Amino acid sequence: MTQNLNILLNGTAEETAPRLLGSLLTREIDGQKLVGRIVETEAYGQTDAASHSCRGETPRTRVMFGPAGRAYIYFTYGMHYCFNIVTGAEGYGCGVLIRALEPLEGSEIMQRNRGRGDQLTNGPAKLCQAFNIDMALSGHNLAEPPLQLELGKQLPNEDIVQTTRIGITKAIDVPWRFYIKNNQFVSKL
DNA sequence: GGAACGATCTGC
DNA sequence: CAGATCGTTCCC
Repeated sequence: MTQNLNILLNGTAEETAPRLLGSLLTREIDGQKLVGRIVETEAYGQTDAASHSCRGETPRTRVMFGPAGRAYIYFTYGMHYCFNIVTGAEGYGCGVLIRALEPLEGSEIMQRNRGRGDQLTNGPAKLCQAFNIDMALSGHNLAEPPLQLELGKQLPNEDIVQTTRIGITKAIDVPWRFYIKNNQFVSKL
C-alpha cells in the first residue's frame, strides 16, 4: 500500500489531482471508523500564484516541500482547517486540496462532529470538521492510521469535469479543479 | 510592531 | 452579503 501511494503521488499536483478522484479516505478516532470517497480536488503547484508554496518554503508550508503522501493541513479564516495531499518530488512544493467527499461510513459521527445533519463533507473545511482533521495531523503519513488514503482505480475521463478553482483571487483562470461528474457531494457545480 | 489578508462557512 | 476570528506574511 505504501509503495502504491508512491507510484501515484510521484506526479505533479495537476497530474495527481484528477487521479485521486474516487479514492477512499479512512479516519479512525476512538475506535470508530469514518470513510469518505474523494469526489472533488484542486491542484496547487509551486510556480502557481494561488499556492501557499509559490513564495518558497516557510514554516507554514514546510510539509508541502517534504515527501509525497503526507498531509498538508492549514488553518485559515481564524477558524477553519483544510486538508491537502502532498505530491511531487521532495523539495518541490505542491499538493492537492481535497474539496469534497462522499460519506460512505460513519455519517452519524460526521453529523455529530459537524453539529448538523446535512452538508457534512461538501467543502474543504466542512470535511475537516466532519473527519476531525486539524493541525495534529499535519505532516501525517497517509499510508498509516489514523488517516489513510486508499487509491481507487482511475476514473474514465468522461466521468471527470475539469474547471477553474474556487475561492482564490490569483491565477483564477488555471483549470486545476476536478470533480466527479453528476456527483451530488461536490461543493459547487 | 503593525496591518492586511485569506485555497471558508454560516446565518440573515 | 457581511461577520466570525486568528495565524501567516510582509512591510515599516
